[in-house]
Amino acid sequence: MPELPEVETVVRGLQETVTGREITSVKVFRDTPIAPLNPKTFEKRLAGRSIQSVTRRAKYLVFQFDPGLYLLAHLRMTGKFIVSPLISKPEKHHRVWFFLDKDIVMVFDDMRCFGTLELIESLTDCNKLRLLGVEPLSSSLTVPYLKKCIAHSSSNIKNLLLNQTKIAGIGNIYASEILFDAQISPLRQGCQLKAKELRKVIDSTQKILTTAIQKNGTSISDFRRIDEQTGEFQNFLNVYGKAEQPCPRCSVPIQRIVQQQRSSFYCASCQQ
DNA sequence: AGCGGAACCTGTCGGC
DNA sequence: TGCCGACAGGTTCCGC
Repeated sequence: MPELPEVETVVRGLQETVTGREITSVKVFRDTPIAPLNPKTFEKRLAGRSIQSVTRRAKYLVFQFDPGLYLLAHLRMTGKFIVSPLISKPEKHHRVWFFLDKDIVMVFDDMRCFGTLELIESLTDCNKLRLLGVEPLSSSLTVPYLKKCIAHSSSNIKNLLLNQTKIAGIGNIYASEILFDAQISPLRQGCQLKAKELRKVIDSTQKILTTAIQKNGTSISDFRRIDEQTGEFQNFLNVYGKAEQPCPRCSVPIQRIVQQQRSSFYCASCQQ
Protein backbone atom coordinates (compact mmCIF):
# COMPACT_ATOMS: atom_id res chain seq x y z
CA MET A 1 0.00 0.00 0.00
CA PRO A 2 1.63 3.00 1.33
CA GLU A 3 4.11 5.52 0.11
CA LEU A 4 5.26 8.64 1.90
CA PRO A 5 1.91 10.52 1.86
CA GLU A 6 0.01 7.49 3.18
CA VAL A 7 2.56 6.88 5.95
CA GLU A 8 2.47 10.57 6.83
CA THR A 9 -1.34 10.38 7.03
CA VAL A 10 -1.13 7.39 9.38
CA VAL A 11 1.56 9.04 11.52
CA ARG A 12 -0.50 12.23 11.90
CA GLY A 13 -3.52 10.18 12.93
CA LEU A 14 -1.48 8.26 15.48
CA GLN A 15 0.11 11.43 16.86
CA GLU A 16 -3.36 12.68 17.76
CA THR A 17 -4.63 9.44 19.24
CA VAL A 18 -1.82 7.42 20.81
CA THR A 19 0.96 9.85 21.75
CA GLY A 20 1.32 9.94 25.52
CA ARG A 21 -0.66 6.72 25.94
CA GLU A 22 0.64 3.73 27.83
CA ILE A 23 0.74 0.29 26.25
CA THR A 24 -0.86 -1.83 28.95
CA SER A 25 -0.30 -5.11 27.10
CA VAL A 26 0.40 -6.58 23.67
CA LYS A 27 -1.05 -9.62 21.93
CA VAL A 28 0.66 -11.13 18.88
CA PHE A 29 -1.66 -13.22 16.68
CA ARG A 30 0.88 -14.00 14.01
CA ASP A 31 4.60 -13.61 14.39
CA THR A 32 5.51 -12.86 10.75
CA PRO A 33 5.81 -9.09 11.30
CA ILE A 34 7.93 -9.34 14.45
CA ALA A 35 10.11 -12.31 13.42
CA PRO A 36 12.77 -13.33 14.25
CA LEU A 37 11.83 -11.96 17.68
CA ASN A 38 9.77 -14.29 19.82
CA PRO A 39 6.15 -13.12 20.42
CA LYS A 40 6.48 -13.44 24.19
CA THR A 41 9.65 -11.31 24.18
CA PHE A 42 7.97 -8.69 21.97
CA GLU A 43 4.89 -8.56 24.20
CA LYS A 44 6.96 -8.31 27.37
CA ARG A 45 9.32 -5.60 26.16
CA LEU A 46 6.48 -3.25 25.22
CA ALA A 47 4.09 -3.82 28.11
CA GLY A 48 4.03 -0.83 30.46
CA ARG A 49 5.84 1.51 28.03
CA SER A 50 4.56 4.97 27.19
CA ILE A 51 4.48 6.18 23.59
CA GLN A 52 6.52 9.37 23.71
CA SER A 53 6.18 10.22 20.04
CA VAL A 54 5.24 8.86 16.61
CA THR A 55 7.24 10.14 13.66
CA ARG A 56 8.00 9.22 10.06
CA ARG A 57 11.26 8.59 8.23
CA ALA A 58 10.72 7.76 4.54
CA LYS A 59 8.05 5.01 4.62
CA TYR A 60 8.90 3.94 8.17
CA LEU A 61 6.86 4.79 11.25
CA VAL A 62 8.96 5.35 14.37
CA PHE A 63 7.35 4.96 17.80
CA GLN A 64 9.59 6.24 20.58
CA PHE A 65 9.25 4.82 24.09
CA ASP A 66 11.33 5.40 27.19
CA PRO A 67 15.02 6.13 26.60
CA GLY A 68 16.64 3.78 24.13
CA LEU A 69 13.64 1.85 22.83
CA TYR A 70 11.88 2.38 19.52
CA LEU A 71 9.41 0.42 17.44
CA LEU A 72 10.25 0.71 13.76
CA ALA A 73 7.23 -0.19 11.64
CA HIS A 74 6.98 -0.66 7.88
CA LEU A 75 3.58 -1.23 6.27
CA ARG A 76 4.93 -2.60 2.95
CA MET A 77 1.99 -3.42 0.67
CA THR A 78 -1.02 -3.99 2.91
CA GLY A 79 -0.05 -3.07 6.48
CA LYS A 80 -2.40 -0.84 8.46
CA PHE A 81 -2.60 0.71 11.89
CA ILE A 82 -6.17 1.03 13.13
CA VAL A 83 -7.15 2.65 16.41
CA SER A 84 -10.44 1.43 17.82
CA PRO A 85 -12.37 0.87 21.04
CA LEU A 86 -11.86 -2.51 22.73
CA ILE A 87 -12.87 -5.46 20.57
CA SER A 88 -13.38 -9.05 21.64
CA LYS A 89 -12.23 -11.02 18.61
CA PRO A 90 -9.39 -10.39 16.15
CA GLU A 91 -10.38 -10.01 12.53
CA LYS A 92 -8.85 -12.24 9.89
CA HIS A 93 -5.81 -10.10 9.13
CA HIS A 94 -5.16 -8.64 12.57
CA ARG A 95 -1.54 -9.51 13.40
CA VAL A 96 -0.86 -7.60 16.61
CA TRP A 97 -3.02 -5.82 19.19
CA PHE A 98 -1.51 -3.07 21.31
CA PHE A 99 -3.84 -2.43 24.26
CA LEU A 100 -3.60 1.20 25.35
CA ASP A 101 -4.88 2.93 28.45
CA LYS A 102 -8.42 4.39 28.31
CA ASP A 103 -9.67 1.16 26.67
CA ILE A 104 -8.28 1.72 23.22
CA VAL A 105 -6.62 -0.82 20.93
CA MET A 106 -4.06 0.00 18.28
CA VAL A 107 -4.31 -2.83 15.74
CA PHE A 108 -1.60 -3.81 13.28
CA ASP A 109 -3.48 -5.41 10.38
CA ASP A 110 -1.70 -6.86 7.35
CA MET A 111 -3.27 -9.18 4.80
CA ARG A 112 -0.09 -10.09 2.91
CA CYS A 113 2.22 -10.29 5.92
CA PHE A 114 5.01 -8.27 4.31
CA GLY A 115 4.90 -5.55 6.95
CA THR A 116 7.48 -5.44 9.73
CA LEU A 117 7.54 -4.38 13.37
CA GLU A 118 11.05 -4.17 14.76
CA LEU A 119 12.30 -3.16 18.20
CA ILE A 120 15.49 -1.11 18.06
CA GLU A 121 17.54 0.66 20.68
CA SER A 122 19.06 3.43 18.59
CA LEU A 123 18.00 5.30 15.47
CA THR A 124 21.53 6.20 14.44
CA ASP A 125 22.80 2.61 14.67
CA CYS A 126 19.90 1.21 12.65
CA ASN A 127 21.12 0.15 9.21
CA LYS A 128 17.68 0.33 7.62
CA LEU A 129 17.41 3.99 8.57
CA ARG A 130 21.05 4.83 7.95
CA LEU A 131 20.97 3.63 4.36
CA LEU A 132 18.00 5.81 3.39
CA GLY A 133 18.46 8.74 1.03
CA VAL A 134 17.13 12.26 1.53
CA GLU A 135 13.56 13.11 2.48
CA PRO A 136 11.92 14.35 -0.74
CA LEU A 137 10.14 17.21 1.06
CA SER A 138 13.32 18.46 2.71
CA SER A 139 15.74 21.10 1.51
CA SER A 140 18.33 18.32 1.01
CA LEU A 141 16.71 17.37 -2.29
CA THR A 142 18.57 19.64 -4.69
CA VAL A 143 19.70 19.54 -8.31
CA PRO A 144 23.38 19.01 -7.35
CA TYR A 145 22.37 16.17 -5.01
CA LEU A 146 20.35 14.46 -7.77
CA LYS A 147 23.16 14.96 -10.24
CA LYS A 148 25.57 13.23 -7.91
CA CYS A 149 23.11 10.36 -7.38
CA ILE A 150 22.69 9.60 -11.06
CA ALA A 151 26.13 10.47 -12.36
CA HIS A 152 27.38 6.88 -12.64
CA SER A 153 24.04 5.14 -13.02
CA SER A 154 22.56 3.57 -16.12
CA SER A 155 19.08 3.43 -14.55
CA ASN A 156 16.03 5.09 -15.98
CA ILE A 157 14.53 8.02 -14.09
CA LYS A 158 11.52 5.99 -12.89
CA ASN A 159 13.78 3.52 -11.15
CA LEU A 160 15.89 6.29 -9.65
CA LEU A 161 12.79 7.84 -8.10
CA LEU A 162 12.00 4.47 -6.52
CA ASN A 163 15.53 3.99 -5.17
CA GLN A 164 15.15 4.49 -1.42
CA THR A 165 18.89 4.89 -0.89
CA LYS A 166 18.77 8.08 -3.00
CA ILE A 167 15.35 9.65 -2.40
CA ALA A 168 13.41 7.95 0.39
CA GLY A 169 9.64 7.74 0.34
CA ILE A 170 8.46 7.70 -3.27
CA GLY A 171 6.68 4.54 -4.43
CA ASN A 172 5.18 3.21 -7.64
CA ILE A 173 2.03 5.37 -7.81
CA TYR A 174 3.71 8.68 -7.13
CA ALA A 175 6.71 7.94 -9.37
CA SER A 176 4.34 7.79 -12.36
CA GLU A 177 2.40 10.86 -11.21
CA ILE A 178 5.57 12.88 -10.62
CA LEU A 179 7.00 12.12 -14.06
CA PHE A 180 3.67 12.98 -15.69
CA ASP A 181 3.65 16.32 -13.89
CA ALA A 182 7.27 16.95 -14.89
CA GLN A 183 6.49 15.90 -18.50
CA ILE A 184 9.45 13.52 -18.51
CA SER A 185 9.27 9.97 -19.88
CA PRO A 186 9.88 7.17 -17.35
CA LEU A 187 12.14 5.57 -19.97
CA ARG A 188 14.69 8.40 -19.94
CA GLN A 189 18.08 7.51 -18.55
CA GLY A 190 18.61 9.54 -15.39
CA CYS A 191 22.13 10.59 -16.25
CA GLN A 192 20.91 12.16 -19.50
CA LEU A 193 18.53 14.58 -17.80
CA LYS A 194 19.57 18.21 -17.98
CA ALA A 195 19.71 20.42 -14.88
CA LYS A 196 16.48 22.11 -15.92
CA GLU A 197 14.73 18.74 -16.12
CA LEU A 198 16.09 17.65 -12.74
CA ARG A 199 14.70 20.90 -11.34
CA LYS A 200 11.30 19.95 -12.79
CA VAL A 201 11.52 16.47 -11.25
CA ILE A 202 12.18 18.01 -7.83
CA ASP A 203 9.42 20.61 -8.16
CA SER A 204 6.90 17.98 -9.31
CA THR A 205 7.95 15.58 -6.55
CA GLN A 206 7.34 18.19 -3.87
CA LYS A 207 4.12 19.41 -5.45
CA ILE A 208 2.60 15.93 -5.84
CA LEU A 209 3.65 14.62 -2.41
CA THR A 210 2.47 17.78 -0.63
CA THR A 211 -0.91 17.67 -2.36
CA ALA A 212 -1.28 13.95 -1.65
CA ILE A 213 -0.62 14.56 2.06
CA GLN A 214 -3.25 17.32 2.05
CA LYS A 215 -5.69 14.79 0.56
CA ASN A 216 -4.81 12.16 3.20
CA GLY A 217 -3.09 9.84 0.72
CA THR A 218 -4.32 7.55 -2.05
CA SER A 219 -6.78 4.69 -1.41
CA ILE A 220 -6.85 2.52 -4.51
CA SER A 221 -7.77 -0.66 -2.74
CA ASP A 222 -6.14 -1.29 0.62
CA PHE A 223 -4.97 1.96 2.11
CA ARG A 224 -7.03 3.26 5.02
CA ARG A 225 -6.50 5.93 7.64
CA ILE A 226 -6.36 4.88 11.28
CA ASP A 227 -10.13 5.34 11.59
CA GLU A 228 -10.53 3.19 8.44
CA GLN A 229 -11.57 6.18 6.31
CA THR A 230 -10.11 6.31 2.80
CA GLY A 231 -7.74 8.98 1.51
CA GLU A 232 -8.88 11.19 -1.34
CA PHE A 233 -5.88 11.56 -3.65
CA GLN A 234 -7.08 8.68 -5.87
CA ASN A 235 -9.54 11.26 -7.24
CA PHE A 236 -6.64 13.40 -8.41
CA LEU A 237 -4.45 10.79 -10.10
CA ASN A 238 -3.61 11.68 -13.69
CA VAL A 239 -2.01 8.50 -15.04
CA TYR A 240 -1.61 5.72 -12.46
CA GLY A 241 -4.00 2.88 -13.33
CA LYS A 242 -5.36 4.84 -16.30
CA ALA A 243 -4.09 2.73 -19.21
CA GLU A 244 -6.03 3.41 -22.44
CA GLN A 245 -7.71 6.49 -20.96
CA PRO A 246 -7.08 9.86 -22.61
CA CYS A 247 -4.20 11.93 -21.26
CA PRO A 248 -5.64 14.86 -19.25
CA ARG A 249 -3.14 17.15 -20.97
CA CYS A 250 -3.23 16.08 -24.62
CA SER A 251 -5.92 13.35 -24.90
CA VAL A 252 -3.59 10.72 -26.37
CA PRO A 253 -4.24 7.36 -24.60
CA ILE A 254 -2.12 6.68 -21.51
CA GLN A 255 0.22 3.70 -21.82
CA ARG A 256 1.06 1.00 -19.31
CA ILE A 257 4.56 -0.45 -19.55
CA VAL A 258 6.58 -2.68 -17.22
CA GLN A 259 9.90 -1.45 -15.83
CA GLN A 260 11.85 -3.40 -13.25
CA GLN A 261 8.88 -5.79 -12.91
CA ARG A 262 6.50 -2.96 -11.99
CA SER A 263 3.86 -1.01 -13.91
CA SER A 264 4.59 2.48 -15.15
CA PHE A 265 1.88 4.69 -16.61
CA TYR A 266 2.69 7.61 -18.88
CA CYS A 267 1.74 9.65 -21.89
CA ALA A 268 4.12 8.88 -24.74
CA SER A 269 3.04 12.07 -26.46
CA CYS A 270 3.58 14.78 -23.84
CA GLN A 271 6.21 13.11 -21.64
CA GLN A 272 9.53 13.33 -23.45
C1' DA B 1 29.09 -0.77 -7.55
C1' DG B 2 25.12 -1.64 -9.43
C1' DC B 3 21.89 -4.28 -12.04
C1' DG B 4 17.96 -7.78 -12.95
C1' DG B 5 15.28 -11.34 -11.16
C1' DA B 6 13.27 -14.14 -7.58
C1' DA B 7 11.32 -14.40 -3.16
C1' DC B 8 8.43 -13.14 0.70
C1' DC B 9 2.47 -13.75 1.37
C1' DT B 10 -2.55 -13.35 0.42
C1' DG B 11 -6.21 -11.91 -2.26
C1' DT B 12 -8.82 -10.42 -6.49
C1' DC B 13 -9.99 -10.41 -11.14
C1' DG B 14 -10.43 -11.86 -15.92
C1' DG B 15 -10.19 -15.51 -19.36
C1' DC B 16 -11.10 -20.07 -20.77
C1' DT C 1 -18.14 -23.54 -11.30
C1' DG C 2 -13.32 -24.17 -11.28
C1' DC C 3 -8.73 -23.62 -12.50
C1' DC C 4 -4.82 -20.73 -13.95
C1' DG C 5 -2.24 -16.82 -14.69
C1' DA C 6 -1.54 -11.94 -14.01
C1' DC C 7 -1.42 -8.43 -10.95
C1' DA C 8 -1.17 -5.62 -6.42
C1' DG C 9 0.90 0.76 -3.13
C1' DG C 10 7.56 -2.69 -1.10
C1' DT C 11 11.90 -4.40 0.22
C1' DT C 12 15.68 -7.76 0.44
C1' DC C 13 18.72 -11.21 -1.09
C1' DC C 14 21.44 -13.55 -4.54
C1' DG C 15 24.15 -14.07 -8.56
C1' DC C 16 26.42 -11.86 -12.30
